[in-house]
Amino acid sequence: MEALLDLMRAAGDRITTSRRLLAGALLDRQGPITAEELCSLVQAQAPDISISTIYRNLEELARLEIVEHSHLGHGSAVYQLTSSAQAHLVCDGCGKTLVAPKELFEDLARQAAARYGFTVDPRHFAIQGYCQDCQTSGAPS
Amino acid sequence: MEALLDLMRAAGDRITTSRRLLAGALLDRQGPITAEELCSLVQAQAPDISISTIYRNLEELARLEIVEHSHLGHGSAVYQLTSSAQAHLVCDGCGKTLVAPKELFEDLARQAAARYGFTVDPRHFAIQGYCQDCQTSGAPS
DNA sequence: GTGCTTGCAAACGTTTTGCAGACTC
DNA sequence: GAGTCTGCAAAACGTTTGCAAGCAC
Repeated sequence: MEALLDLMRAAGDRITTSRRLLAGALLDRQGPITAEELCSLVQAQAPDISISTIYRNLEELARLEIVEHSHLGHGSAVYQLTSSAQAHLVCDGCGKTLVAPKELFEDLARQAAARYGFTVDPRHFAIQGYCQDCQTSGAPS
Repeated sequence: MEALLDLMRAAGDRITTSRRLLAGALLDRQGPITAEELCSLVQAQAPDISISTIYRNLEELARLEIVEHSHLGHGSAVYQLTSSAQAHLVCDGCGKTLVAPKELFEDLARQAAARYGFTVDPRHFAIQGYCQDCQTSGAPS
C-alpha cells in the first residue's frame, strides 16, 4: 500500500483521501473490478467522493502503469493492479470469469514471437468461450 | 452474398436495401469493423440509412450467428462475419492488428479444456501485446 | 394489406470535461 | 501560498429504444 502511494509521490502526485481509499480497494480486490464498484467501495468509507474522482485517479494510476484497464466481455471496463494482472477466461454464456495462469499462454506467446515478432502480453486479455456449465446451452458446435 | 441473404430469408427476415448494403460491406471487409465504419460504407451508397438501422441489422445478424461482435482494445465494438472470424493480435502501441491463425491457440485450448472444462472460442478474441515495430518503445520489459 | 423495417429524435449507461472551491505540500 | 485535486453538473461517446411512416412480401 505504501509502496503504491510512494510511486505516486515520486511522480509528484499528492496523496489524498480518495487516492488512499482507491489504492486500498484495488489492493483488497486483487482482481479486475469496474470503476463503479471501486466507487462504491470507496464511498463506503467516504461518501462524498465522486465517480469522476475515481475515473481521474484511475487514469493517473494507469499513466503511471500501476493499474491497467481492459474490457472483459461486453460492458464497463475493468481495472486491476498491473502487478496482479492476469489473463481471464470469460464465459460468453454466463459472464463468469476464471483466472488463466501464464502457463496457458506460453505456447501461444512462443508462436506469436516466432512467426510475427509479436510480443504477447499475457496479463492483458480475455479469452472468450464457454465454461463447463454453459457448454451445452450456447456453445457453437 | 446471396448465401448470407438466404439465411436471413430463411429466418423470415425481409431483404431491404440497408441489409443488402450492410452484407456487402461485411463481405468486402473480411475483418473486424466498427458499426460506425459500416455505416459510412453503407451511406456512401445510400446516404439516408441511419446508424440505428445499422445497429438493428447487426443485432439481427448476430442473433442468426452470421456476425459476431467483440471488443478489440478500447473503444467501439467491432463486428465481423462468423465465417471469417479470426482471433487477432492487437498492438497496444500502435493499434495495428494481425490475424492470428487457429494453430496458435491449440495448446491454450487444450489446457483450458483439461484444467477448467472451459471451451475456448478461437475466433473470438484480441491478444494484446506489442508488434515488432513497437517492441522497443512501449513494451513492459 | 399485413406487419416487419426504417428514420428520427430522444434516452441510455459509461466515461470525460469545465469550473470554482478545497486541500496537500 | 502555489498549484494540485475535488465535487458538481453538463457534455461526450457509443448504443438502444419509441414512435409513426414506409416498404417487402
